Amino acid sequence: MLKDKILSVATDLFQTRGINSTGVDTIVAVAGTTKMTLYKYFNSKEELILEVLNKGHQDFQNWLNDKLSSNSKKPSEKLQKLFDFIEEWVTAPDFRGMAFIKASAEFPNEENAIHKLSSEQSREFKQYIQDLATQAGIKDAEGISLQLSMLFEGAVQAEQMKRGSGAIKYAKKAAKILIDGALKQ
Amino acid sequence: MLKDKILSVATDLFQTRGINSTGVDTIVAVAGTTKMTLYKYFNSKEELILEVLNKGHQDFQNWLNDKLSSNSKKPSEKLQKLFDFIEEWVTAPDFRGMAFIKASAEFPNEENAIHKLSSEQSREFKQYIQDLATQAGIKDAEGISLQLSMLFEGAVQAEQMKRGSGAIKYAKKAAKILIDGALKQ
DNA sequence: ACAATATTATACAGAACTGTATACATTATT
DNA sequence: AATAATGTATACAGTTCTGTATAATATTGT
Repeated sequence: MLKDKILSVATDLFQTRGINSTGVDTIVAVAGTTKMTLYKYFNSKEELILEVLNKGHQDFQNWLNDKLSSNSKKPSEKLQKLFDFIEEWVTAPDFRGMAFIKASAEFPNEENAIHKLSSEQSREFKQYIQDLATQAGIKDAEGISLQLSMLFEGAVQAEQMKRGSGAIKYAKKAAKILIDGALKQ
Repeated sequence: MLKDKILSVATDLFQTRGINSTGVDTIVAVAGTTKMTLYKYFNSKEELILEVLNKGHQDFQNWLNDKLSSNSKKPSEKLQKLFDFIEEWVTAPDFRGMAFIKASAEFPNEENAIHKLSSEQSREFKQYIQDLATQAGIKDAEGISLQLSMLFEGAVQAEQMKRGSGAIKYAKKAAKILIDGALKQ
């Protein structure tokens, strides 16, 4: 089934060259197929972009969730270890950035379907952290989740701008300070 | 002189529609001029993009610097008030995002001239914070500057994704906690 | 073996994009 | 008034882009 191949090639090309700068001709050439096949699985380039975003988000959420639940039991521990795994993810050699962050920049109009999905994924990630914080007994769970997701998106942004910036190490320290403070209140 | 008009129109269109999605035909139409004039002042679209980025960065740095130096004298005070002014800037009705953040997403290749400039501007902003931190007597000035710039870029990202998210209020609180901690060490 | 499904090959329509050529008009300066 | 600088109007070359039409070929399940 070439659909998966197309999805993974598009994911890679969008990240390394940008979405608008990547034509469907390039995608099918790299995937070793033709446009006819691509348009059999996806009605339009926009639909392909949306599926790429959806798959990327699911993969990331699943990966993170597995990591957290297999390494910690207590919710407060999960929260503490969150940025350890984010560091692992960001510093992996095949890290190419966070899809929804780049997509929202390329499609800044809030009415655009791609922007809407990006925004929704960002919200879902924040909600995931907020649930962890709530389970950990933090009063202002929304506050800490906003802070941690800003720190996360800032760290990803830093890494996208300059690979190996080392910023993530300090994001981890900041997260620890903020979480410790929130737990004490 | 239409050069300034073209620059300001391009700045606005790049932010609201994206850089790659904005053609030079649209720019000159909105600016009320013709392509001949645009290409008299800029040798290529890329050169126009680079000038838009440079002007945007200068304007922001000047604005912030004026705000800080006219409202505080002590370096530690400047650092404390940094996010107050960032909040003012981000919540202004005509805020359209941070140019270099979006540009680096649209041009992800680290060899690309636009990406390089974006990366350089991000570095300069971090350095600006680092100088404030050094003057305030903070030992790990680089650490706190990295943390604050990640927080800044994350907050801008949040506001770009969803206007009026309110995230910046919590970024401010986080900044205060991190700065207070760094000053005590 | 047969039928349904998946894939290829190729050509092309129609639009949008960057950049240029050419000729003319307006404005400012000396 | 003469000269230079600035801007307009329009057409177009050349490329790239999305999406489709058409016809042939593999692959798979029953």
